[in-house]
Amino acid sequence: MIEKAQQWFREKGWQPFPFQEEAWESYLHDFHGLVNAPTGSGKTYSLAVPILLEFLQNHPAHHPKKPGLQAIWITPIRALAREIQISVQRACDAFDINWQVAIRTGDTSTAERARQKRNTPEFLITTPESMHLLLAQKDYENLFKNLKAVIADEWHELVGSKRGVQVELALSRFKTLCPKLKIWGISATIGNMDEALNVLMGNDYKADNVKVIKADIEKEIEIISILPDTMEKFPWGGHLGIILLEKVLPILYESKTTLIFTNTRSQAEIWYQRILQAAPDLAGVIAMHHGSISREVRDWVETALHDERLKAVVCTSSLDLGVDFRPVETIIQIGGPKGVSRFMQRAGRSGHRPGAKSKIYFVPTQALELLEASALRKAIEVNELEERIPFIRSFDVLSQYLVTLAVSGGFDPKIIYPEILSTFCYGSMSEDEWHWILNFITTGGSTLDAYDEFKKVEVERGIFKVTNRRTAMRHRLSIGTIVSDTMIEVKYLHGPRIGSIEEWFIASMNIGDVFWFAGRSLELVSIRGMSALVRRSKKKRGRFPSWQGGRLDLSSKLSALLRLKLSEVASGNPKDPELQSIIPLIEKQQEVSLVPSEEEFLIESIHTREGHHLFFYPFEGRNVHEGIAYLVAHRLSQIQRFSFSIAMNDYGFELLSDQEIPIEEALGMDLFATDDLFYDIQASINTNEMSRRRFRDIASIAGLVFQGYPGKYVSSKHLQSSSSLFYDVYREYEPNSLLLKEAFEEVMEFQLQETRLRNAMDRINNQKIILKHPENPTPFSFPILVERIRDRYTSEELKDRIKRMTLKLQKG
DNA sequence: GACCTGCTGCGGGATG
Repeated sequence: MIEKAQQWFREKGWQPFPFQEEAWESYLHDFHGLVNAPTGSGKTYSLAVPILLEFLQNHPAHHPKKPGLQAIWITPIRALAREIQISVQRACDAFDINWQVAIRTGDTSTAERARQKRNTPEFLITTPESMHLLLAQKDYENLFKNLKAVIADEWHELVGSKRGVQVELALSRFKTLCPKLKIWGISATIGNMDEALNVLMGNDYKADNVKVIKADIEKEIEIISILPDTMEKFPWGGHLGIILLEKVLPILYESKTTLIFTNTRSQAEIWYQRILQAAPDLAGVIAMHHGSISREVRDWVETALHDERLKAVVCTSSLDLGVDFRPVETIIQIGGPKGVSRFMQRAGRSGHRPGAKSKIYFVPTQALELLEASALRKAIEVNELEERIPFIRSFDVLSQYLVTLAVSGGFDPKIIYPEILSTFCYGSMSEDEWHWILNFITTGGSTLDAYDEFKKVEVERGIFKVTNRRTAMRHRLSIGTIVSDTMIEVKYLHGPRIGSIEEWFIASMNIGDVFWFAGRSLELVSIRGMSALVRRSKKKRGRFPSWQGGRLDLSSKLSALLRLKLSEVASGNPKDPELQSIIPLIEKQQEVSLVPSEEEFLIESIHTREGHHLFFYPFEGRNVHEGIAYLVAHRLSQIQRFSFSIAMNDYGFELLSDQEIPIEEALGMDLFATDDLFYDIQASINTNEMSRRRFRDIASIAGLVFQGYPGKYVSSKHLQSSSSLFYDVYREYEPNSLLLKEAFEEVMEFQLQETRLRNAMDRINNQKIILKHPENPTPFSFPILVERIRDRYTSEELKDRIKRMTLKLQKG
């Protein structure tokens, strides 16, 4: 059988990689598993081919006319489906198998859906969401009963998200429906490969029945940092990096095509604009691509890139994955990518062929980012990649899934319960919790049982099902785990959509105002419902929109290496060019304060017009810093009542108060102790507010809050207030609600990262704490000083504060 | 003296 595949490869002038052959063998010998291969290595064939071979093996003489759905290929991104379809179709033709290879995603037409229903495809490429929609169809058991294989492509992308949980749940169902099912994943390298396998297989797999197949395709990555000529003019703070524009332009000219990655959408807008200003001759051959630019415009950019019509594209993570861009020659990363995997993924977009070298230019936006460059170099050298932490006990996804099954015609809890327990996500679920969920979907739970709206599922002779058609339709509409903010669509007055910007940004503008978006100068003409109508403007000055997206957190792998690199510079003669260039800055820091060695922890106390500042430098990423900052503020306020304003970046944090802070005294009392850590976190950090924010998504996923019909306007304020209302109601009447607990656990695990926070505190405890009193802001403290996002912590009674403020006023 | 901020991904279907 395998000879057949080998022969096909030979005919095409290809050589099968060893990992492909290993995957074919393993698959045909009834293994499940994970193929660890980089994109562009022909990974699709590693699993599509054995699926076809097995079919041939079982039907050697003649192919049955309608074998039914044989294989599902899950992709996290719709745009990848087409490419996969082409590859699989090609393999089908080669083996003379007359299969229908179909795509079923959100943008599959109604006609095509109907066609697939009449005439079941044998091979289906779909997304986790669309797969669940299939599970919501009547008689879905029939559709899946002949299923032989499920492939979870780009599994590393899904494993750390609730979309991964959706895959786990669907697989648990398939395992019962089709006992001979084979489950395979395809994944890029991540730090917790074994766990990723575990999540995919579920708790009931047999270890001698699974395989991890590694493609031994070494990817060589060359990192070239763009260094400022002199450190003197290079900013200590900031994030834009425009100062190095002059050095970026020649790279664009020299290379046939370049992708310029930025960390935020507004940064992409600004860079695009500035490049055009500096090099007007690039007009027409440079484009922009980010998540808020309309699909149509992005499609155009992708095609143009593919056809080599563009010289450069300024983009965000929106081009991390996606269609193969073979022609891309050069990659530029502006600003610290904050994670090793992300950086490698981006670097890998160039030299996108097996064996080809990837080349990436790193453009620092502020001095300390040069450390990050050197840390990245090291990380790649020793192959230190981040882990993707799988979600566990996501009861919102579970309740959505159960309603999905109830919509399809009903489920029997006796059958479904053990299936759920077999998943990695819900392995630890207790029977009580299971009953809570069942109760939640049938009555709305003890809190909401007065409202019919939440009695979604009815029980008829032990079968849980949805009979109300409206409920069923609303549910189908809200399947999925991605919750987004309300966006206002930007549209030409008489023309196409350009993209979307956030409600609050539009609200801050007046009719006639000009803003830059998608690389164009636009004038706001009117606002109608969910659309902002615009026309092109000749004005060169305008605001740049910003979006309040997620923040990239400095990964723990990278932060550890960052600390290492810092001590390397501190200790004398570093090798890396980045570290050498940063020496003047480090010397300055040493001169006015201190560069801590690995055994030391630096605290700077500075007095300015603004007040009394304390700066701490754990180098642990901003989220962990936020946690430590509140803890420290809380512990300081045990000595005396305080109000602090808190700021942080990825390297350190600041406590600012208008009172003198008795830091020496505080250091004597174990400021960084980890005993009672959990208790202190509760006491100091407003985990309640954080949970409330998390709960918004959870309420949506669990179906408490309806996001609205497509195209119909539901303001984000409305969404927020209704989820907030639920949050309060639960807190008051049902504090043991699993959804509430879930919100809290997500805060601890993903935001404050309790373990990482604890480790950081332990580390600091073992270091020698050195307190310095510099006259002025130092190279380390300056960037934090200018951070604009500040939080407040106060332990003062309001009346004390007012008293002190009035005293001050009187004095002044 | 230094400061323009925060990623990505998905998404009815039965009946006229």
